Amino acid sequence: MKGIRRLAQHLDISIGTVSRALNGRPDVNEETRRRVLAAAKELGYVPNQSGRSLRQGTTNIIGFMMQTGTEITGQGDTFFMSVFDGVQAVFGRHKLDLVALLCSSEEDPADYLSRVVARGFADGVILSATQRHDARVELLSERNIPFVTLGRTLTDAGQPWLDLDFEGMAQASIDRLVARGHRRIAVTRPHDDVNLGYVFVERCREALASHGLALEEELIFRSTPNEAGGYQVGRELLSLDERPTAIVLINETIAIGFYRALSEAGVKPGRDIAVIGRYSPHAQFLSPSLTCFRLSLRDLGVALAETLLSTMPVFREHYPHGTANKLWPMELVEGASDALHIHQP
Amino acid sequence: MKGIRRLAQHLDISIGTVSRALNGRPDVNEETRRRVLAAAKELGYVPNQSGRSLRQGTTNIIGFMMQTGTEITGQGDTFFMSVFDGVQAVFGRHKLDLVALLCSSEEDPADYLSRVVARGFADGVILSATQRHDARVELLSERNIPFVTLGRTLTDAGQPWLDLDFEGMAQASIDRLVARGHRRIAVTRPHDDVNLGYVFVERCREALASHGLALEEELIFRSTPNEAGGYQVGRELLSLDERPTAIVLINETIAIGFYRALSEAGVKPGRDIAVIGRYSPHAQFLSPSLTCFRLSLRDLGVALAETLLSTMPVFREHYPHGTANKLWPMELVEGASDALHIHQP
DNA sequence: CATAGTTCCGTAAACGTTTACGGACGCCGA
DNA sequence: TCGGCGTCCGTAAACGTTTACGGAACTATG
Repeated sequence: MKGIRRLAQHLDISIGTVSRALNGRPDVNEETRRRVLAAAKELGYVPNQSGRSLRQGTTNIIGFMMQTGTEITGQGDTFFMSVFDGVQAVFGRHKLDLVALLCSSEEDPADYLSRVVARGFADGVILSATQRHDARVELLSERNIPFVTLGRTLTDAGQPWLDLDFEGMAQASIDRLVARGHRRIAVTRPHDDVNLGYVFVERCREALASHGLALEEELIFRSTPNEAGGYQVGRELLSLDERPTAIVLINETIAIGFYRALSEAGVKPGRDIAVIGRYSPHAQFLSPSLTCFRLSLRDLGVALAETLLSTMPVFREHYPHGTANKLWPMELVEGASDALHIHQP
Repeated sequence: MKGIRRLAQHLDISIGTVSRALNGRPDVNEETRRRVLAAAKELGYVPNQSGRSLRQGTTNIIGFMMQTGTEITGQGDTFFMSVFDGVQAVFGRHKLDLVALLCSSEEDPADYLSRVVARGFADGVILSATQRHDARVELLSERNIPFVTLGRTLTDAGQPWLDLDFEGMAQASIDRLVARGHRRIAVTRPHDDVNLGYVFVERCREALASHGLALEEELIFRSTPNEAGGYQVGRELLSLDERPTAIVLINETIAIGFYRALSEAGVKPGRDIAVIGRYSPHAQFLSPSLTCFRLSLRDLGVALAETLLSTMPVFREHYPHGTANKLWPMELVEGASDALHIHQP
């Protein structure tokens, strides 16, 4: 005899009463409830999740999907840990558990999702690293699984999303650099089809155009989102016949490798080239200090959670409006890396 | 009508046959199997995980437990991503899925485990960041849940473990530094009760003793496992009346902050002080290059997975011996940071 | 033709919960 | 005394699978 039956037998009451007692139902004598709880602790009883899920059709689990594998590895970093922190702060209030769904780089992300989540594994999903066209969005929306994306995508199923304000970053960076006299400005973008790359580059292009400048193709560097990618960008940049006088780095970690490549060539950020990047715990310790854009990842996590819950009937009352479809602003942290001013001839 | 019943109704066959067809049982006509699979795809049927788990008592999910929260955040890093990669390479062969169980720093880790895993959420667990005394080990062993730990612990339930060879690192580091004439050698250790701290410091002490040297208390620096911790260590070290001539850093990311603190004071690794650390994708880009210990995290992940599976009856035949209770060797990568030689007076 | 064996499929029980329903019992007011 | 009401509890169905069991149809063998 196992599970709730064992408990009921031990107490000589029915399993219905045991269940009600454990779940805090009102129609159970307080004395019996006390006995049940005591016995549960004594016998080390914990309700079986499968049985509960099967009956209730709910798992109390929210999945945060992320991809493993070496090339994306640099992105994992502390970024997600901080976001998780915020997400959990909200989930904790509703007995929801957050787990990270780790999709191997060898498997198709949509297949993975279909396999693990459409089976009723999670009550809701948070999607990150949205691609330009993202089959995962279609899948979840077809299956009516509540979800929210961190990052926009062209695949529109009416889902709520949050995203970093890459447009704002692009605009502010370009304006700032142009104001300092830069005319030849480089940008980086991710190596893959993650949507933010398109958004960022396009806005850079527009911002430059508004100043009467063009974004030259040879100044758009593709880079894996890790240190090695940044190093590669640095090498390529240095090998150009006509170097740019400034660059905007879209990923957090690439600044490290980029700095190194410059350093090896005796090129110093802030003196020989202006560099603007993204904040990360590492960037903080770069020298010369990196001018970068930062935001509160924890707050972003909170917003993600609230937005997701606002789409779920059970929780909607707590989060009537949510925070959906919002660009998350980034704040400029002034450093020394973009101190270089170009004097017009 | 939902689920497998709907499929059966649609095909006008019994649910038993549908189930057998989907699960690749031999006792089903190939033609019917074809029809079932086609219909499943057409209707978008995916088996419900709860129903399956309830019946089979198995979930096909392995949990990798990790803690979120800011102070440990630096440790997350790319370390785990690489380990996951190896774990998944093995799990992929057995239709097992890896998920990261994210325990909020606000919840007791053992409570968390009991809540999420004892409920039958996962078939097995990988525990990381084992504390000196770790209640999670007791819990899992009481509940007979297969698990393996990455890191040793004094809490012994006969569980299999793998660990990095911190003893080897300690010994080699000390030997190397002493051979270069260093007498006053500092070490770092984690701020919390994670077991590796004790192991590492003790072995350093022994190694020093074997050379007739003592490990002075003021030269043992506690540090959070992130950049900020490293910076703090650097500041403290610099403020000592009598500075050490060498230091061994136990965590991967602290070198970054440590370098920065030194740099601010005009102290250069390899010239003014010898530094030995751990490899990380960042460390690779430090200047002067960091002498550090590295290992294949992917291989470690593979071993973790194989060891876990070897303890699970269903998979035992594939992994008869496992790789349990092994210290994972680290290889020394020579850099410039420990080039300083002390000439004896 | 009888028998045995093989191939395939349907039936129904079981997994561990939750919960709608109804009943037993005691209490109160009419 | 009776009906009504409130409190508490037991019964049993339901959730969606898997699988042991048995049987029908067919084939092979003598």
